Amino acid sequence: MDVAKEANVSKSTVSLVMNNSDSVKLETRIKVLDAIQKLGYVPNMAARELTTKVKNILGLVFLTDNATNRSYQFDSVTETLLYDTFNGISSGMKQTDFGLLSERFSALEPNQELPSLLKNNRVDGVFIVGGLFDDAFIQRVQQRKIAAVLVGRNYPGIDWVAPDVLDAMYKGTKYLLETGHQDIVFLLGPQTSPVAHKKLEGICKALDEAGLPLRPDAFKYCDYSGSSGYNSMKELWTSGIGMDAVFAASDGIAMGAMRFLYDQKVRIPDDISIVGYEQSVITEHAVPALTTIDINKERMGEEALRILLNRISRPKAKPVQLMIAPSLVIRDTVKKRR
Amino acid sequence: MDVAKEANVSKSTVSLVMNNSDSVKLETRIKVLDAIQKLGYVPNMAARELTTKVKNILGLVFLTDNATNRSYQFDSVTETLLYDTFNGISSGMKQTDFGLLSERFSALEPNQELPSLLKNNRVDGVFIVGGLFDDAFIQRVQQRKIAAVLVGRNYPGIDWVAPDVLDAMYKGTKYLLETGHQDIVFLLGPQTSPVAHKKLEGICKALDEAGLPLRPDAFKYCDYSGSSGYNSMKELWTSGIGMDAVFAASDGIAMGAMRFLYDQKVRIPDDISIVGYEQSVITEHAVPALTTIDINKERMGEEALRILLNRISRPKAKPVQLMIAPSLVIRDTVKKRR
DNA sequence: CTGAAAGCGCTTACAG
DNA sequence: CTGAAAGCGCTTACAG
Repeated sequence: MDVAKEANVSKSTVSLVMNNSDSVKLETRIKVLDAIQKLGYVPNMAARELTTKVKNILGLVFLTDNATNRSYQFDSVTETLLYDTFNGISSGMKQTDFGLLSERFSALEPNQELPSLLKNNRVDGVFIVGGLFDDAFIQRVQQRKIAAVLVGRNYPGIDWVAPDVLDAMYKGTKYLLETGHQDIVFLLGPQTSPVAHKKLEGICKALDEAGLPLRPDAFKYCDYSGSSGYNSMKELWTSGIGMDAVFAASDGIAMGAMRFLYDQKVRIPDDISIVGYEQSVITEHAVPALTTIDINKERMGEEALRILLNRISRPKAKPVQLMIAPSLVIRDTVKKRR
Repeated sequence: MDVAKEANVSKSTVSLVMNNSDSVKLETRIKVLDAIQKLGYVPNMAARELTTKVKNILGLVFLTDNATNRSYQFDSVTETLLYDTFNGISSGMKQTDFGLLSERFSALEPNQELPSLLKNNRVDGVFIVGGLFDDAFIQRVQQRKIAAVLVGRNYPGIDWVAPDVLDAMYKGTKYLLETGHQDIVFLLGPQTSPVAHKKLEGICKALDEAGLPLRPDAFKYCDYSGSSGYNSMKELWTSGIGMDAVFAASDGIAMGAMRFLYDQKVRIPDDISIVGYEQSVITEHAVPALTTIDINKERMGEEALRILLNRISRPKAKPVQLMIAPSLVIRDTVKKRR
């Protein structure tokens, strides 16, 4: 270690200085710091890790159904959730000296695999982003005994941060009701979603409060893609059900619905209002700009970071489960009808 | 090392097996493999790195002008370039056993800093994504003597992969010309962009071939945000210049222009055609769907990976510089006028 | 307050 | 074909 020589001390002392030990005389400390500066010394992470066992790296696993998504396809699910969460986590990590190692992974194939950053033990803890996993996957993760936090979906017995889906659907429905809509139709996500019933609950709560029933033909399940939104809207439209507003379970679905209505020469919001869900990059750029429910993805990312860091320092603390309140973002696709 | 004990060999032999050395008897090899399997042995990366000096980690630096962008703001530049490139690189890396460490970084502040993944020597090589850097930054990177490839912008003396901007503008202009447009206006990016003149060149080339001049009032410089596109479109429109088509230098600008025209009750594409640039997630979801120039970001990512891996194995090879051909994606915002 | 020594878990010549 | 030994560059008790 050249620094030790330069400063005329032992490498133990240099190490002590690097780790901000207060058992080093100020004078010595300065001498060492100067030498470090002068030589541009950068400690070897691998050596440090080998002795301390801490890697100072966090992992981020993107759960997808396909390892190489092209997120701009109209018939694919937009992955803005992943991207924005990633941003929230990244920016929070600026304050720390952790690095972020990321990987896309499909957890639904029936293999016994783990994401390679877990398999190879490359990280101190991991964010698992997205809802596309099954019980077996979570069990495999937990067997690794590694600090992990789920982002975007809840699950018993493990740390997670997720949007309050019930409240989100409640707020959107309520807003449409308050702006004077009577005949709302709902384009929900997949029926198999673990939160499908939460969505319905939120909708019913708002409807109830307004003394309105949930019309049995007024909702459709579909996947989160634009084309799925388009087709579901078409079915609803052709069914002849009355409607003055559409509430979609994703911005992608909402855009699909908007396109169908545009094709039918229906004017938005004059003839029909639309509310989306997520607050993705699409909403601001849509014409007219899409009113949506913001599920606060950056915030989720930041909270997830905080939770994961806590978990790493106290592995045995009991699981933290955090529901993030959504908020309504009013743009141009809802018209006051009274 | 428990595996060594389990298999009744030395740890040297285990190491040899792990590294696929062919100087191990098949019988021994199998014995060791069994032990590894049985014990679920995972080699310690830090120890390996400490002796071999290879980290098996690549870095990805996102060059931004703000460390924590919220990419869905109408008045901020969309960062889909970064995201899609990231996807291209990630998916390519599935085939390798490299990990990907990423970081946002603003290289324009006049500090003498490097991204922390470089500063801390955490990676074997690095992708530098985006054009927001100056000479000083590149010099600092090169002083580190680390394998690096620029993605999205060219620069002398270093590996890069970037879109062929001239050809992109040429193709877009030519397409508008061929579909019978006479009075195209251009919403260019920032005038300070290193490729600003390339864009003009591409436009002029197409115009020339059609025997048309570039009208001096027919183009405007603006930044890549939606609101900037909106405002520039407004200025052009108010100037009273004749136009039957708009060619925008980003999808965000194009969406801004579309919104202005929508506000003016101008119909797209019936009254005015629009072509964007980038092929971002917005284009497919826009209503009507935006015709655009695809700069093949995933492809850029894949090529960048290939180039970086080569650079790592042969550090002294001469710089590789690769221009990616753009392609036209025809959707619904251009109308044939003859 | 500081130094010498051991040890983290690998790989790599080098013997045999 | 296989094993013993050295060494990678740190940190951490432990002496002094």
